[in-house]
Amino acid sequence: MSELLVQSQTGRTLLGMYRLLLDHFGTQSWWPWETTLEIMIGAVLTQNTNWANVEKAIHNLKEHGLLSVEALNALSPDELAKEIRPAGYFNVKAKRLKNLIRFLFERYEGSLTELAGEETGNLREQLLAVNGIGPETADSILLYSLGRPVFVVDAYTHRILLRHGMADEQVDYHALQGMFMDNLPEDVRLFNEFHALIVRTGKEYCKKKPLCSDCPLVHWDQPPILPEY
DNA sequence: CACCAGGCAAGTA
DNA sequence: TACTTGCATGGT
Repeated sequence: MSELLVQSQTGRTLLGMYRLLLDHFGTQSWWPWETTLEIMIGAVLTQNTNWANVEKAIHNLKEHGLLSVEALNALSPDELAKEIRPAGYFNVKAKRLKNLIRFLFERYEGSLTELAGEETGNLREQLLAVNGIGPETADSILLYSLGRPVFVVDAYTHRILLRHGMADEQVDYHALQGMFMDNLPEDVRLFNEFHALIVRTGKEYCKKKPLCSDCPLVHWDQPPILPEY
């Protein structure tokens, strides 16, 4: 792979960042779910929520045999809310999941195979039109559930680039996503692993209050740029 | 006890 | 358009 520059002035590259993270943490292999549907559900449940809580909610659905589009379609929002309680925001998320399932039936006859036949750009727009599915959830579904080469941006992505002076406070989702997608090879496995590594370092090092210490990215900047370092 | 977690939409001015 | 607020459980 060639060295792809993001900011030629400093020589920092996103692949350089990826290598530092990979060397530090090793591969994350972030496909913890078994089915396409499970990943889609997980993408909604994990909105602003710790993953451990999402696993409990998914476990409940599995235990009660509700992890199918037919079962979820038949379930009332209140019944669904009881199942996903541990994931937090359960009333809102129950509605959002029902919206997603309804979309699946209205547009694709409830078939994930039919859904998977749709072109990525069209699919992204359709997902975004579902109430409760924003850019990150849509992209998580596209990348992790449907294996499309779409880079997922999250709060950590923004925070890390902010700390390194590579983005400002106001930059929007699309612009951040473009930084990665315009400067990296279009590779599902890379996008998957890179995003997972960003979340990992965000959790362990790039927190809100305590400033990063011994962050794997300390040497990413040629000279450290911000006073935080 | 306080703070946070792999957001999003609706409400307000 | 640009902020602010509600949503809620469970771990540290």
